[in-house]
Amino acid sequence: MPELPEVETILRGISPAFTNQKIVDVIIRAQRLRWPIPKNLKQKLLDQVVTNISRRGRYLLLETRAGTVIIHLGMSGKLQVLPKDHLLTKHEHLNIVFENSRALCYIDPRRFGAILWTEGNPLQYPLLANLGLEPFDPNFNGEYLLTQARNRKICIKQFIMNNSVVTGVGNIYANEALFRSKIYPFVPAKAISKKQFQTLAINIQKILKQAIENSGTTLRDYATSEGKSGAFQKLLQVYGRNGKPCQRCKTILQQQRIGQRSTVFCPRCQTPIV
DNA sequence: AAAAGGACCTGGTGGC
DNA sequence: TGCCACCAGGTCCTTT
Repeated sequence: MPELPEVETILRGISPAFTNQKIVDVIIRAQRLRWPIPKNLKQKLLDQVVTNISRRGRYLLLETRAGTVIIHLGMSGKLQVLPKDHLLTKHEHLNIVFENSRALCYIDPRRFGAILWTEGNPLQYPLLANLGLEPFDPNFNGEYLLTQARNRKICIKQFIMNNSVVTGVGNIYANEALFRSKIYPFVPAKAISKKQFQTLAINIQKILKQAIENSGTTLRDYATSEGKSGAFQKLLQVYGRNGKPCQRCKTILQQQRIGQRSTVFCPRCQTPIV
């Protein structure tokens, strides 16, 4: 479900609703997620004030004086801001209820997401410690990608989807960024030129920025914290457009699988010749 | 160290 | 209508 723009949109929705608010209840509905929700989460969070909410890669971090709640939305996870007495929806696994009578509600049908707790530096938590650069980090550029790609024979699409290289680029935006950069998705990362990497880095930033401005891409599950759809699906140029004409050259777009993920590209614009 | 593939889940869709 | 195969915004873990 959520790539960086979707998580960022959710962050911008929940941050004003809950920052500096005190937690008055925590309801765990005994669902196993990717890992179990810590049983003592309520005990840890009760009466704590959320001092800051931030994002690292696709993880959201709710900080308190006692520790930090780490949230990942997996493929189908949603976070909604709802009145504390809202009607319970299916697959609602966790509610964090605040003094302002609103609740942060975690809903996740597939349960690939995670709710974790750490009392140390969350950025050093094992799942976060090895993340690569944020795409909007000033050091994220063509040169960085070129260095990272040295001797890597993995194809370029999987390379930019690797969170230890750059965080937050998932299947949709990888497809889109490669199309806009005119790069054939199957090229080995080490075969990409410096100039191509510079173009790619810029396009990754552009597309993520544009997607954030449009509140993300809604295909199925994804909704903002207010329950609204994103709008970026209207601006997708290749993802979900297999068999349709390329918007640049009218050639029919093709779909193949790379690492079990659908990959759509224009066989004419995205030439295999490097 | 890097790459490939399976595993974790539910729900929607399209074919027969 | 029912059953089945396959697909979906992710990523960890095991094996090669």
